[in-house]
Amino acid sequence: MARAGLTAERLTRAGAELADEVGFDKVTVSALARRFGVKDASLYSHLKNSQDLKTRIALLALAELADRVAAALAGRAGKDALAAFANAYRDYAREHPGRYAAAQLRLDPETAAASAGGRHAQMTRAILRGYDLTEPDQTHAVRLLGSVFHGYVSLEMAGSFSHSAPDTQETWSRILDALDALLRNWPRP
Amino acid sequence: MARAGLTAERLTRAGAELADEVGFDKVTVSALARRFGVKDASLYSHLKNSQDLKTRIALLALAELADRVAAALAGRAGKDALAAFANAYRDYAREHPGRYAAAQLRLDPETAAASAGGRHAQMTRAILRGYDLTEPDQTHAVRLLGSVFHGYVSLEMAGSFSHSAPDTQETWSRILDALDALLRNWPRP
DNA sequence: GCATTTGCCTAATCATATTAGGCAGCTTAC
DNA sequence: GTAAGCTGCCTAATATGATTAGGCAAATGC
Repeated sequence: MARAGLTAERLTRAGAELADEVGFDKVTVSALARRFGVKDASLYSHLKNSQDLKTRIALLALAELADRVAAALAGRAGKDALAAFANAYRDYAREHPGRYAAAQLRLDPETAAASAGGRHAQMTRAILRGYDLTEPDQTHAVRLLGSVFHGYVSLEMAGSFSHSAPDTQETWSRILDALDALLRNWPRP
Repeated sequence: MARAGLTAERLTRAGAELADEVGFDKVTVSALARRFGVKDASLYSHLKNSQDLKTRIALLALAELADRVAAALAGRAGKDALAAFANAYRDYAREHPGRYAAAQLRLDPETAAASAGGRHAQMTRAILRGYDLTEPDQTHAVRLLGSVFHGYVSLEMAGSFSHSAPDTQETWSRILDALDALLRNWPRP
């Protein structure tokens, strides 16, 4: 029989595509094997198990997202950088809902440490360079930004905003305005 | 054989407890049947299927959470109300991680309409009565608050904040301060 | 060209989800 | 108080997915 040429890389990429098509929770070893025209058992030469597959997809998504954000951020500062970061984040989630869901997968500490998670934190901190914040306020602000972006995108994807006016694009712009104003005028205790 | 006295209600409650103990994603028809000492098939007299069970747990969680928030909000206004709402939300998630995860389940539109989701939106809006916001800014602010609370709680539960100082309680307080300041000074376009 | 490695297969086991049909226990009517 | 019937849980069966052990053929190294 001709070999299918499976590798962990190809399986991970195909898994990511599958996730975007049918949802991350429906990414299964069987479905992936089907997509490659091989038997389920064949994947176990390349993947430890189902969890391993999901973790790899999550790491792929985190890295892709970090790359996008880095590109969007290049050469920008202040509110420009804030908007670029936020839009890169939101656009990725809309274009790749399955990967975005994968990126939320809870990773064990060692895996998380080796992931692109740290880059995300660094880049968020970079945005704040355009504002006048020192520690520990900077960390509080990093966490706030992370919460808003993640929370907004999650809720928007879940349809929580879809059945009421005004439209979400308008809200998104106004939230960015509000965050910019808040960062320029961060309350001291 | 003695009957186990299954009902959809009891199964839902037990499913919610199971979710808090082992995680919402591990709530399974089999596990629930095991807990009641009955065969898997027996549950299908009370539940349509596995998805139905999950939906019922989600609706239970949404209703419980709305009740808690309503109780916390009673008699408060302004920043007091903001903090009460936020803390009720966060505390529920910490005490009932499985239920909180269930509450994020994507519901189909009819189910969502019949859920306590509307109460959550109403209560968020009620907080804003203590601030001077008119439409459409009020809606933008409702969405911002929802995003921050949901995003923060999700990230905190996922451990995203756990490996860095300062501690999350401090950040949480400062975020509430920041939101209060922002709502009192909401930027007009 | 042969030996070895390696990739995908067959076969088996186990867990979960789900449906169909059966029998016992509870309820109700007399 | 007992027969009729409904209901609730059971047995049995099927399907899908995860996973492991062991085999054969294809690519690779010499």
